[in-house]
Amino acid sequence: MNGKLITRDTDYAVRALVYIFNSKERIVSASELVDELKIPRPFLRKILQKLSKAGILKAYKGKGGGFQLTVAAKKVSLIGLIELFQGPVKLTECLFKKKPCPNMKVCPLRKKLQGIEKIVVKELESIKLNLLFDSKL
Amino acid sequence: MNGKLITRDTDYAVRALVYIFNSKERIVSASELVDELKIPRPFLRKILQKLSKAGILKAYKGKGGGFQLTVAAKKVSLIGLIELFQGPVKLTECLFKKKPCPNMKVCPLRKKLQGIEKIVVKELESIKLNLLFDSKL
DNA sequence: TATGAATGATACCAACTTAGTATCATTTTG
DNA sequence: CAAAATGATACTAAGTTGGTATCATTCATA
Ligand code: FES
Ligand code: FES
Repeated sequence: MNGKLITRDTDYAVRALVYIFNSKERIVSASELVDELKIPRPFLRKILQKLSKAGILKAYKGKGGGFQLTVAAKKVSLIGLIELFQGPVKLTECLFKKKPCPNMKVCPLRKKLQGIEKIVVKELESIKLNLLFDSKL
Repeated sequence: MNGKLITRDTDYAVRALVYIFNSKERIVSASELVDELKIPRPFLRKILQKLSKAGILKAYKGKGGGFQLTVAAKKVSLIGLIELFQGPVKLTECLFKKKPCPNMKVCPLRKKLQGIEKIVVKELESIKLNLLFDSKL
């Protein structure tokens, strides 16, 4: 199977955030993150931009610029990042892709799987970033 | 997100098994299944072959041939099918793909996600096929 | 025993997603 | 103005999924 819960984007994002957190109030540049975390530069930059657009990082342009955590960052849970990079969590999707499925309501398989999905979402919600900040990656 | 728990293979397989179950002791041919379930023929055949190799269906070759459920079939759980078609369930995979990750043991993110994985697996194990056989798809 | 209806085995192909690149514009410090 | 940083965006490569195509084998039955 391969129904990964988190993709590379999200994983890199977590690492970057943890690193930035550990740098306290310092402004951390993409270059520094590339060096430290060995993440391919252009890919990381894309990720940082997304985090900054989402209000999780504050970006400073120009020489000496970089990123800092916003206050919001500490409240973000893993599911927030997942949704940001991978879209809304849906582990289960009806077979009949386009047309609305007639069995949607009663389909027992779907019902079961949706139950599982709910559990997963709740768990992901409970993983706040500051849980991860403590122990380093 | 798109970390689907079950792919098309598996879903089709469930449908086919339910249909065959409802046909009681009759031998059901691939053609009949194609007509009834509107699944693309060659794809369905591949799926049926897999089910038969796995001992979930018994195949009868030649004119008048087709498939029947084996006794084993009723004991199969959803996770059995998932593993058959999609391989072992692993919702979480370490970032450092190839090389064994040094943080494997302590990485808090991984630990959390593996916890979720365990829950999911347990749930999938609990979905036995005969649960689905009752209400039709 | 020949025929046709069925499955077995396998190799191939197309669309989609994920991971990653490449380029150029804009802002800021010195 | 020059250098160092981010912003925006378009492109490419590799892998996975969903699906085809072909040919071989088996079996019932006329
Ligand atoms: S088949 Fe559409 S919901 Fe079950
Ligand atoms: S990074 Fe390898 S397990 Fe967390």
